[in-house]
Amino acid sequence: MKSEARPYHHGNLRESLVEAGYELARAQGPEAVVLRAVTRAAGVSHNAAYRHFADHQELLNAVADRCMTDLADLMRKRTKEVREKGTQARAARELGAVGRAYIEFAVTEPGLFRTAFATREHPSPPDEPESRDDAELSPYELLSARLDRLVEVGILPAERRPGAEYAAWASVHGLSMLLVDGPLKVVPEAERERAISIALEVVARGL
Amino acid sequence: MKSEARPYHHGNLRESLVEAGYELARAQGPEAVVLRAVTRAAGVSHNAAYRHFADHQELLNAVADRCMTDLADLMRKRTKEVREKGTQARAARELGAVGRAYIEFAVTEPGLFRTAFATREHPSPPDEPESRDDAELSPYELLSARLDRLVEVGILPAERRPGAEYAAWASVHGLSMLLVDGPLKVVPEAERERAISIALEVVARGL
DNA sequence: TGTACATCAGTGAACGCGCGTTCACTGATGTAC
DNA sequence: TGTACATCAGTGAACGCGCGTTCACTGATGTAC
Repeated sequence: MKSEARPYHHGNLRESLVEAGYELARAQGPEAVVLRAVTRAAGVSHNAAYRHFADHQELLNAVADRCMTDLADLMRKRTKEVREKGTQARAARELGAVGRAYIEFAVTEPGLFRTAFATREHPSPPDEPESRDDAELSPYELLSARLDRLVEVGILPAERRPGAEYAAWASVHGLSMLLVDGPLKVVPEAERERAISIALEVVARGL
Repeated sequence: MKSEARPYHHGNLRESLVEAGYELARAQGPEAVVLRAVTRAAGVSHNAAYRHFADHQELLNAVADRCMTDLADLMRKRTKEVREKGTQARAARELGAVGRAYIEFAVTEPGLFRTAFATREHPSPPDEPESRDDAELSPYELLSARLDRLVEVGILPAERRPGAEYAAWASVHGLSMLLVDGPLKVVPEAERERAISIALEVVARGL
C-alpha cells in the first residue's frame, strides 16, 4: 500500500480537500464549497489549500468535476441494469435509463447536481469524443452514445440523428432544474413523477 | 400628476430600489442584487431600504417578480406577432412563439432570466389560475393557455393534454439553461440556433 | 552510516473587503385644534 | 391662519461576520557526498 493511514505531512491532502468539498456540496450546494470551510472540514489550516490549488476557483472546479463524474457513473449503472432481450426495445430502454438516471441524480443529490453545473470561471470547451474508454465518457457523451445506438438498431432514422441530443438533453436537464430549484420543487411527489414520465415520453415520441 | 419629479422625501423609493436592483440584475445576475449596491445605485443610504423591505430577501424577491413579469411580457408580445390565418396553423405557431420567446429572453437577458428563477427563500406556491386577465398570467400559465388552445382547435388529442406543459416547459427551460449557464454557452452561434430549432421541433412532434 | 542542505507541505497571524443588520438620530410631512 | 405634535422617510455610524489571499514562518522529508 502506497499511502498508509495518515502518512504524516498528512498524506494526500489534495484528495482529502476534494472529498471534503464534495461533502459540503452534497449537503448544501456549491455556495458551501468555500475555501475556509473545506480546509476546516479537512482539519487543516486554510492556507494549506494553496499548496494544491491555485485559488478557490480551482478547488471548486475539482469538486465540480467529481460531481460530474458521479452523475456519469449513475448513468452508466442504470444503463447496465436494463434487462431486455429484444435489440430495439433494449436500445430504447437504455436511452430512457440514461434520462431517468440524470433526473434521479438531480432529485436525490440536488447539492451535487447543482455543483456539477456550477458556473466555471474558465469553462473547458466540450471535449471532442475521440475513441475513449466508456468509463471516461461525460454525461453528454453517454447520451450521445445511446442515440447513436438508436440509429444502429433502426429505431431512429439516420437523418434525424444530428442534433437529437440537444432535444433530449434539454428536456431532461430542464426537468431536473424545475424539480430541484424551480417551481416543480413544491408540487406533490405524485405530480412530480407524472411530470417526469410525460416529459420523457414526449421526447421519445418526438425523436 | 401625483408624484412629481422627486417629490422630496425622495418620492417612491420602493419603486426606485426595485428599478435599481433590476438594472444590477440585468448587468450581472442575481448575485449582484446586493442590498448595499442597490441603495447605492438609488442614491440613498443603505438603511433606507429597510423602510420598504423587511430584509434583503424581500427586496430580491421583488426584483425577481419584475424579471418574471418581463419574461411574460415578451411571451405575450411574440404571441401577438404571429401572422397566420389558418386556425390550426395559427395555434401551432403561437405555441412555438411562446417557447421561442422564453429562449429569446434567456439568451438576450441572461441576468434577468437567472434572477427570475433565483432561489426564493419562501417560494409562493404556484397560484391556481382563476379566470384572470391575460396581462396577469405567469409564463407557465401562458404556456398552458397555448396548449389548451391546441386541444380546442383539434391538433392535440384531449387525452394527451394533461401534463403536456411539463414536457414543453422542461424542454424550453432546459435549453435556456444550457445556453445561458451551461455547456451550450461556449458553442458557436449557428450550432446554438440548430439546437433551439431541433429541440422545439422534437417537442412539437412529441406532443 | 552520518551530516548538510535543499525542497516541500503545512502553520498562524494578519490584511482589507463588502456584506446584512441594528441603533439612535434628524428632518420633512400631515393632522388636530 | 398658526401652532403643537405625531408620524413617517431617510441618515450616519457602528456591529460582527466570514470571506479569499498574502506573508513570514516551521517542521518534516529526500538527496548528495
